[in-house]
Amino acid sequence: MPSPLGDKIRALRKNKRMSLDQLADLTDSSKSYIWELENKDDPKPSADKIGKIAVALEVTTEFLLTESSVTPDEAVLDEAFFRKFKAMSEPDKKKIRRIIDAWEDE
Amino acid sequence: MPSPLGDKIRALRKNKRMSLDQLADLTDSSKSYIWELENKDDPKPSADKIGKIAVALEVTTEFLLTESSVTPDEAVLDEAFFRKFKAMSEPDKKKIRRIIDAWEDE
DNA sequence: CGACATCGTTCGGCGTACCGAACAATTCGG
DNA sequence: CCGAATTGTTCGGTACGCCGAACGATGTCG
Repeated sequence: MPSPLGDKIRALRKNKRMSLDQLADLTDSSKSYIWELENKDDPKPSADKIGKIAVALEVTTEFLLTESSVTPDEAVLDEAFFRKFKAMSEPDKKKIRRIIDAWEDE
Repeated sequence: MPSPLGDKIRALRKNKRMSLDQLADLTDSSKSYIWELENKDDPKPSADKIGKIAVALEVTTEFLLTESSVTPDEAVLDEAFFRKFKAMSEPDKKKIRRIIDAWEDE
């Protein structure tokens, strides 16, 4: 019944040995709501709350929200690719972006 | 009366020559709601909506929520591109990597 | 064991995020 | 210029994010 988001919040919170109350205080929330985020079926918090929770738990909002279903090996390759890409000139990057966009119409 | 978030969404949307309807479709929203985000006083969208809007407009959620300029800088575009790349299938990624590698022998 | 503190859980209700459908404005081919 | 798309705006209603306060569990110290 809990969601991936809920699992991450609970894991990070317990890892920091925080109570629901403490995390609630840090995030301008109620502890009942933090509990809901951790245990309810498919929580859809506001961007505002997620931002504050990410700060309190010292992670990025991306990490909290994305499924992270990529295998580690693949993630390493992705990072390597990203480094190369960032090193390119802006006009070249623009061309690459166009290629990727065209890709999506199989 | 509009908010910084609203200004960014409108600027990015028009830059891509999208209508409210088109952006709404891409983000599982209604056009009336997109209009509210762009024009209302202090919109507080869900993390879900902001995430989808960021993908559709090819920027990061960080940029939408925190940054002050309405035009994303190169780093933001890079991150958005990287997110798209990561979502692709591994065979497709392999092809893209080849393209990038070939690029480097000007 | 009992009393007190601290943590987690439940629940009723208020406010608002978000919607659909109708209306107003703008664009554009004939 | 006229209609018909296409875009943007307004508005009433509904679902649910988020809350406070009460309740149950668990632990700790005498």
